[in-house]
Amino acid sequence: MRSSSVCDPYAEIRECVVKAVARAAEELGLGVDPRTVGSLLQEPPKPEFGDLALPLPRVSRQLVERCAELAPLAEDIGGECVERVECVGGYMNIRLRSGYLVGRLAEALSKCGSSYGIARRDKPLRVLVEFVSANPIHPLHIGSGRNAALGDFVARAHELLGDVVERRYYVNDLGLQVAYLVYGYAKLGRPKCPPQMKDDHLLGLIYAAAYTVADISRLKKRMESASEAEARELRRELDSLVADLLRIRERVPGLVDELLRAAEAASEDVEREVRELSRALELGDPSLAELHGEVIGRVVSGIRATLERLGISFDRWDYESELVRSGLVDELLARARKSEFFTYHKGAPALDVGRLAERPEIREALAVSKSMEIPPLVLARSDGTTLYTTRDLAYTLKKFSESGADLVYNVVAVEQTLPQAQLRLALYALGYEREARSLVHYAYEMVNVKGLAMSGRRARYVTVDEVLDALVARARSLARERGVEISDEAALKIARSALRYVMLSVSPRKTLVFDLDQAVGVKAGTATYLQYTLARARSILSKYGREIEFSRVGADGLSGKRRELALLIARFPEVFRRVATELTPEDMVSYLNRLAEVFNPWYDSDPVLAEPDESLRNLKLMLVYGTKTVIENSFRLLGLDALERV
RNA sequence: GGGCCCGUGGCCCAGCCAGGAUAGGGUGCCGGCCUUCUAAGCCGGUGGUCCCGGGUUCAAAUCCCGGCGGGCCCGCCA
Repeated sequence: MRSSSVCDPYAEIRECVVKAVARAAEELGLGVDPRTVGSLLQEPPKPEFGDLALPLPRVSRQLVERCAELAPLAEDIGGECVERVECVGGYMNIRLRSGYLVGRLAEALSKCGSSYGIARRDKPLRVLVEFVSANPIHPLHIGSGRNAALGDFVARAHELLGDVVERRYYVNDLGLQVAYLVYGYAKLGRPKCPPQMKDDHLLGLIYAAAYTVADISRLKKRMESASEAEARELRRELDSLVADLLRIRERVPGLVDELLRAAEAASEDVEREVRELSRALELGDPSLAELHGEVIGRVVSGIRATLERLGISFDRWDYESELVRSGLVDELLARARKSEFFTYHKGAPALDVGRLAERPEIREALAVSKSMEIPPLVLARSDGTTLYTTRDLAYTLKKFSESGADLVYNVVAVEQTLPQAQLRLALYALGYEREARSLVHYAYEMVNVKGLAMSGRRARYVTVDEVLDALVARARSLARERGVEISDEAALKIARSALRYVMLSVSPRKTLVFDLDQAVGVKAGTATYLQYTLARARSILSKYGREIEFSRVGADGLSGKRRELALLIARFPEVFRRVATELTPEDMVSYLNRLAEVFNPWYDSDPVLAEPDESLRNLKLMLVYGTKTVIENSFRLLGLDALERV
């Protein structure tokens, strides 16, 4: 990371303070490690305690005892940056010299301008982020929304660090699920979309209907040979399936009946039919190519439209069927057979990655948790067809080789932790050590929707489109209440930012309970609150209409909210760097909420433009400019939209 | 059965990895503030056995051990 210290005022401040404390301790004959002091310096819980605090017992016992001697010395030595040092209950509380703080901040903001806080890497990396990659059988649901927001954040973080980033979507257009959809679609004679409905939504219903019809016939068959007790249980299941089917029928009248009629008329074993179809699709049966392409194309275009509403686009869309036909999967299988880890697991060809995982240093290097049990990775079925993870293995190598990536992210749900670990181990086992080390599973927990058990197979899901629609409607009505009409574009920006904000505000490892009413409400602690804060700051600056004279910023009025704000703005580069490198968007959200919570009350109580004293007015303007810049740059990182008016 | 993750006011979340001051926000509820840079705002009030029990420590929401509760994974599914 380029340490352009000018652009990181807090690092400079910290360095100056640490030096003062360390030298003072030295003069008293107490050896303290400056690095320890630096890492322990913290923000006091209350502004009265000063700007920085050092918990003394953590450094050394003697420091506690001799703090009274130490404090004046440190105050003296650090005169450039330190105004006052006090000893209170085991702490050394440090108040910074206002002039120093203001000076550092003014310098940073004037020199770094709109890139304030953004630290670029010395040597840019090539980074590939694969995300969303939802199966092309239904519209994006809310879980994919979380994936989309997080994946785009990862990509943005690297872009802002100066890396060259490629976004990819892996279209899983093979497998049983797709076959169910193709089956239903063909039986219905390639139906057109009813008005007011998107293709992906229609086909999602067809998929669910086909799957449910097959499930029902499976159940009926089982009931024929079931005991009475079992039959009762099955009957209950059947009722629930039928209820699901009826619910789907409500949304697309006629379609379900037609499907049932078609299936019955042919007196087909739907399940067997679908299996055969799946095999034919994987083999690339030319008579199915057009139908297959049409089905996948319609769903993908719907998904693409949803992503566009979210403001997300991909550099490449990779199709699984093309991967299989390119022969890469076969090549990989051949290579696996020659591996020392090749084995047979219950008769099926496999890689014994568990054996590799016995070595603790390998687990360490590949980020596989210490005691996770690793079963062998089965590569193919007895009939020779490949399994998903095998194809993913081939795809991973393709990702590395095509892009020349130094780092590849798979943004994938946490429930896939084991297959993702197997993937890295398998790469290593096959001799791709660098790739194995450079493959990152960026995991996230699932999204639950309040009061709904989700299931794609039953078309029980909340879609990203619905959520966006609801948010757009809400944004409109709130604006109308205030007597303002907002443009479609503004409403969409409010909506998609609100959605992204919710997805990024909670740590990815926590299950997110999505409450539509709450996300739709635009209050404090939402994206809209931040957009509003930014609009206020921008409004002041545009009314001022001139360049801020950073060289004539006064330090006298730096107290209360103004001081808090200055410190927060000074700390931004540090926060930004941490969030962008550790990929913890929730930290940025917390920071922004705090910033807005300081800015807004200050805004209310302390007029900027009406300030008669010039140097104080410049100080206030600098704080407004700092707030604006910090929010704008955070938005670039999080993928939130700025608005001129809210 | 084994593994991974989570448990903080009615509800949601931050803090935990790198232990430190009276545990922070939001939301909800009650009351107040628009002639002054955007009231999607601001101010005040209300509300907590940091899941439980031990241990380590001058100091534990944070570290360790043992429980309890919830989620996910352990397939020739993806």
